[in-house]
Amino acid sequence: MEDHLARYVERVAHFWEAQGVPRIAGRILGYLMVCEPPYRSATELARELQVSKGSVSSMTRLLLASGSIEVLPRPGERATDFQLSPDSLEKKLLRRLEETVAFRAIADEGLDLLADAPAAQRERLTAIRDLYAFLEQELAGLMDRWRESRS
Amino acid sequence: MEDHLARYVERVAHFWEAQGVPRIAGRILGYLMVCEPPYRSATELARELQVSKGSVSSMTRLLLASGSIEVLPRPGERATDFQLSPDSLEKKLLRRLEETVAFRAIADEGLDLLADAPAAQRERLTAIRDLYAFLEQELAGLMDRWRESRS
DNA sequence: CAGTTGGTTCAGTAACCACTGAACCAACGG
DNA sequence: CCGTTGGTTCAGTGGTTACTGAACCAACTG
Repeated sequence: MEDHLARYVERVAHFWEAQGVPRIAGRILGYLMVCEPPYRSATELARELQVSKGSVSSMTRLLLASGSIEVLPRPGERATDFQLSPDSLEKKLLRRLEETVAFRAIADEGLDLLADAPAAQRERLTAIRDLYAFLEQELAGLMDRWRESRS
Repeated sequence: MEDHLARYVERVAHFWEAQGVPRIAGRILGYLMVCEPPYRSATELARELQVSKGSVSSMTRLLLASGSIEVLPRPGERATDFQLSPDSLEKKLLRRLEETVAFRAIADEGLDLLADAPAAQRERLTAIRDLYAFLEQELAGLMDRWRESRS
C-alpha cells in the first residue's frame, strides 16, 4: 500500500480507536474507505494491513455483527470479499432506537415501583421517561428523513 | 436500601453495563434515579451500594467527566453531594455532534487525498461525507428542538 | 491540638481483551 | 487423491481496567 494511503488508514483507525473500536477493526474500516476496488478478502486485508489472519477473522466478525461491513456476494468465488455496508447508518440508528425504547421501559418500570411515592420523587423519573420518549420520536423521524433522502 | 429498590438499581446498572459503562457507575446512576432526596454524598453511596469508597471516588469522577452527574453546590456543607445532571442529554448530544464533525473532516481529507483518482473511488468517500453532513444537520436540529421543549 | 469525618490516592488483584502464530478445517484444482 | 489456498479456532501474551482495602490528606469540632 502506498505511504499516503497507509497514513490515512491509520488516521481513520485512530478516530475509531478513540470511540472504543479495536485498532485493527478501525484499520479495516479505513482501508475499505479508500481501496480500489472497494472490496477485499480476509487474506488480502491481512497482507495489506500487515496483521495476522486470526485478527482479521475476529475483527471482520465484529464488524459484520455491528453492521459496519458486509460480505460481497460473489457466487462461484473461492474467497469471500468484504466491503463497507451502505446501510450501516440505518442499522446503527435502529439499534440506538431499540436501546432508547428499552430505557424508557426501565423508567416506566421505576414509576410503577414508586407508584405511591411523593410527587417530587416521581418527577425525576418522569422527566427521564419524557426525555427518552423525546429521543425515541426524534430517532424515528431522523430515520424516516434518511430513508427519504436515499430514495 | 429496601429490597425492591435494590433490585431496580441492579436493573438500571445492568442496562448501562450492556452499553459498556462500569457496573458500579451504573449502580450510582440507578440509585440516583430513585433515592429520596435525589442527591447523595460519596460516603453514602459507598455505604448504600455496598462498594468501596475508592470505587465511588473513581466512578463519580468518570460520571462527572461524561456529564451524567454533577455536584450539588451546598455552601458550608462538609460533604459534597452528587445528583443526576439535568442537562446530561445536551452534553452527550454536543459530544456526538463534535465527533460527527470530526469524522466529516476526515472524509473530506480523504477526498483531498484522492483528488485525482477515478470518480468511482471518490464516490464512496463522497457518500460517507454526505452521510455525516446529514447527521450533523440532524443533530443540530435535534438539539434545538430539545432546548425549545425545555424552555 | 487531638479526634473525627469526608474524600482521594495508590498498590495489588482478578478479569478481560486485542493480537499473534500455529494448528486445524474445508473446498477446489491438478 | 494429494497439494494448495482461504478461512476459523485456539492457546498464549502483553496490556488494560474495574474493583478493593489501606494509607493518606484535608477540613471541621470539641
